[in-house]
Parts: sequence; structure tokens; C-alpha cells
Amino acid sequence: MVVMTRWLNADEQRTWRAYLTATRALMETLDRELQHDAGMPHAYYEILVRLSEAPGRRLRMSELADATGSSRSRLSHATARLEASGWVRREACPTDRRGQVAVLTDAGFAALAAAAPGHVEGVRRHLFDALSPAQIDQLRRISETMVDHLTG
Amino acid sequence: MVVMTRWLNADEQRTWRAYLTATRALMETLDRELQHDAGMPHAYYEILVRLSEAPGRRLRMSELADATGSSRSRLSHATARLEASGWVRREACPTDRRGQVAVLTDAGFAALAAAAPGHVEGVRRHLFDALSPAQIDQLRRISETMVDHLTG
DNA sequence: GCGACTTGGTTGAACTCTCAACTACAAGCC
DNA sequence: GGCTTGTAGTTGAGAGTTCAACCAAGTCGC
Repeated sequence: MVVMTRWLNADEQRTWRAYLTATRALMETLDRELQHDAGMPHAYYEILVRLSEAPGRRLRMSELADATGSSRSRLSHATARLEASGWVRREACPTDRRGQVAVLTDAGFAALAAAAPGHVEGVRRHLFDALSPAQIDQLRRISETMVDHLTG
Repeated sequence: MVVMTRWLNADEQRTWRAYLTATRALMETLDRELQHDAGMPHAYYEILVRLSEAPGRRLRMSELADATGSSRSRLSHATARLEASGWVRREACPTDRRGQVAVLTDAGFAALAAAAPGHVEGVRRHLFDALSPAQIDQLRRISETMVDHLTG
């Protein structure tokens, strides 16, 4: 079966390349800053954030994986590393004997509290300072549309 | 010295999280598709694209690194891998004895030609099909603003 | 209660990326 | 020329991610 490829037109091409370049540059900058200032990659920072927001600072592994948009395997490896750093602890789940619960330790909360101001400042400087309020709104709508489309 | 952190307000927070989630989901989807269908990660696909567009299908390593927004180290490793696949060949630069030129082989061009339709279709399906023409325009402007801001 | 299927989570190998160190050559300066 | 500094690119080690295989425990149907 032959299917004609719907190639990108000039506008789409330009949009796609700009989006790729911008996103890559932003993520690399933030990742480098976080690694340098707080000794953790952005993915690990997000894990700590989600745990810190959860009741009791604890979440089932699978819920944490969903919240951070990560695979179970990735989260398993990451948790092992965070556990070695003393920032997260694993406990058995009382209601499901297969389950594990990741718990943010006090040291983990402290590490997050130390990292957050610098990182938030980075997000502001590298992203929001460049955009108008209207653009921030547009970016939110576009991103939410994308999320719906990709996961719907 | 004490500096007050300029925290994100609710709108910014929501925008940031949606952007992160959307971008991660999109990139992972495209990367997985490309890996599955063409046996290469997205970063390598981009290298082949840039080479295919260059005159003589060849570029200096440093130009290629800039074009793909990659570090020299990353490009070195990637080129080694692409060379092992027979998709890229390295030649000495005639004008600068330190230099190397990456050349896209016929096999590399064929691999790109085989991968491109599926990948472009993926970009269209997962991104552009979800956005209105106005949103595509907004995303382009936002992304170009970000690139200027991050690299300016 | 028992087999089949599904879900929760981990593991190891292969792969990619980052960082810092390093070699080699080019360019500027005296 | 000879010295210093900058640029081009590579390398190896360490860290993070993916994929597939796997075990253990829950769930469903009969």
C-alpha cells in the first residue's frame, strides 16, 4: 500500500525547527544549572518535587512514575540513586504486597529546598522573562492541547 | 547576600508544567517511533538531515555541531556510531589540518530517505494535527523568541 | 480453588550523553 | 623563530535511559 507523505510546508518546517532548537537549548541550560548547583539532573528534581507535594511526602512508585511522566524502569533506577543519596527511602506498601512506596526523607526535602530557588530563578530568567503575558498564555494553551492530543 | 526568589505565579506554574509534560511526551514518542522504524535515535536523524542538506552532503564537524545544537563531544561519539553503521564517513579537512569533515554516504542517504516519511508523518500526527494554524504561528514566534533569548 | 492473565516493580545489558582531560594544529605577539 | 593562547576534535569514565526479560502478587473466570 502506498501512502502519500504529508510533508511539512515552509511554515511548519520553520516552526518545528525553532521549537526543537528552543526546547533543546532550554532543557540543556536548566539541566546543566541544576546539575552544577544542586548535584542532580532535572528528572531527579522533578521526582523530589512531586514527592514533596504528596500527602505524607510519599507516593506509590507507579503514581510517581505517572506524575513525572517517566517509565517504571527509569523510576526504579532513579529511586535507587536517590536512595543511595539518602534523599528518598522505599517502604513496602501496606495494601498491596507487590507495591513499593517512595518516601521523601528530611535530607531529600532539604536538598529540594536548597535547589528550588536557583532553579525557579533559572526557569524565570531563561523562559518567562523572554515571553509576554499573552505568549505565556498561548504557550499554556498549546501545551495543554498537545498533552490532550498525545495522551488522549 | 540575600536575593528574593521570584517564584512562579499560578499561571506560570501551570504553563511550565504543561510545557514540560507536552514536550517530554512528544519527544519520547517521536524518539521511540524513529528508533523502532529506522533504528536510530532522533539526534542521529537530525545529523543525517543536516548533512543531506549541506552542499556535497558534507560539513565540518564544528559546523555540524552548531547546526544540530550539539556539543562537540556528543557529535564525536555520534559520528563514531554513524560511521560504524556505514551512514557517515570522516575525511580530513583540506584547509585546516586539525579539522575533520563528516560526509553522508549513499547508504546514509538511503537510510534517511527510508526514515523520513514515517518521521514526518509522526511530527504531523503528534504535533501539527493538534494545533490550529494560529497556534502553529504562535508556537513559531514563541520558539524563535526563546532561541534569541537563550543564545543572544 | 485453580489456572490464565494482568499489574507492580526490578534488573542487567546496551546505548547515549556529559564532563574533564588531552592531543594536535593555528594564530597572535614579541 | 619561539612563546602563549585559542580552536578542532577525540577519548574514557561515570551517569542516566531504554528495552526486554523477569519475578511476585493480585484478579478474573469457571
